Amino acid sequence: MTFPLLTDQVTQTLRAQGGRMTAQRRLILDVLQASDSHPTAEELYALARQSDPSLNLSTVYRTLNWLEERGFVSPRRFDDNHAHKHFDPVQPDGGHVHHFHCRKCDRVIEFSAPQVELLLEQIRGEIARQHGLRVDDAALVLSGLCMDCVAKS
Amino acid sequence: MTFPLLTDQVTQTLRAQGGRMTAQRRLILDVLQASDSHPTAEELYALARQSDPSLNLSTVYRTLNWLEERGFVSPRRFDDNHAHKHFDPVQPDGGHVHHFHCRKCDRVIEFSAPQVELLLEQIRGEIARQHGLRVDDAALVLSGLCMDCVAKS
DNA sequence: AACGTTAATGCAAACGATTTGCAACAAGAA
DNA sequence: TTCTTGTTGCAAATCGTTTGCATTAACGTT
Repeated sequence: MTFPLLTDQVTQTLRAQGGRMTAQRRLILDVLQASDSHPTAEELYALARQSDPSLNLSTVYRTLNWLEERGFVSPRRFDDNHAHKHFDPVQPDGGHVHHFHCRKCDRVIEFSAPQVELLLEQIRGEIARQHGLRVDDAALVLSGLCMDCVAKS
Repeated sequence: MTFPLLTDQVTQTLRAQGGRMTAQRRLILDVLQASDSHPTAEELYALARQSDPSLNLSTVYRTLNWLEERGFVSPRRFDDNHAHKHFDPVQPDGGHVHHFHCRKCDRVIEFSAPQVELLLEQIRGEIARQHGLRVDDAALVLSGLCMDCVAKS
């Protein structure tokens, strides 16, 4: 399966900057869009390898970095074991997923909060004006004790 | 200089759990409280070493982990080079510092937003009720392009 | 104030995610 | 098809953080 939209956008940007669309990049983009929830580089690598076993992990990293620099994916750092970086293709509709991290057992729980979106709209403009910068993504990370660890304490 | 408040709280918790208050922990706590903005483990280590050159880096890590598990410090992950973990002593007044991360040059800009505090109050309760967990800290991370990178693009 | 238990430290080695140098390869313009 | 040069694969290097272990020292007990 191919996802023309993002791939086309990326190809366009690539061309505009003298870059090249390769089979590897196309594959990584496809896998990224097919996966439903913020995979890590290793996870993408494993998935992509099913289609192209010769793909190399460093290519995945390089591609993700390139995409991140251009705002095509947004990285999320959870504090799960060894703090891998997770990647989401950026949603055109601007929906965000937020997280709760248990400081005791490192469990990560996702949640969405419509109110957050509203607030982000407000803040985005204000911060942008104040510092003259451009905000295109936001992530809220809560931390504390998860239900199990609350029970144990 | 010594900061009795946090140190006393920690000592108390320590005792309650069969732990021991050591010179190293006292030193790390002091340095942590003296530093104004979310130092990394390495930074704390460098500062603390001025008072006790025999202090070991792994002791700093172990102490910070201990403090984090008990909610005495809150960690923040910026996406600066190699994603060090930064630590803040937890504010009793619950004030939070938030961050903007430039996806291009990795610069980190701090900001505070009173509206965020309000929102957090709302969300905290809701999330806590929904998932039966306890939220005691929150961090908002925005990302996009900083003023310089906006200018260059 | 000395004693004993065991938590905490220092040290060095291990870990694991991510990055990088470099030679071989291939995308796409000419 | 050729040529240029951006990209890949490979392997080694980085670097923040963790861990095993022998030694040290905190602090409740004697």
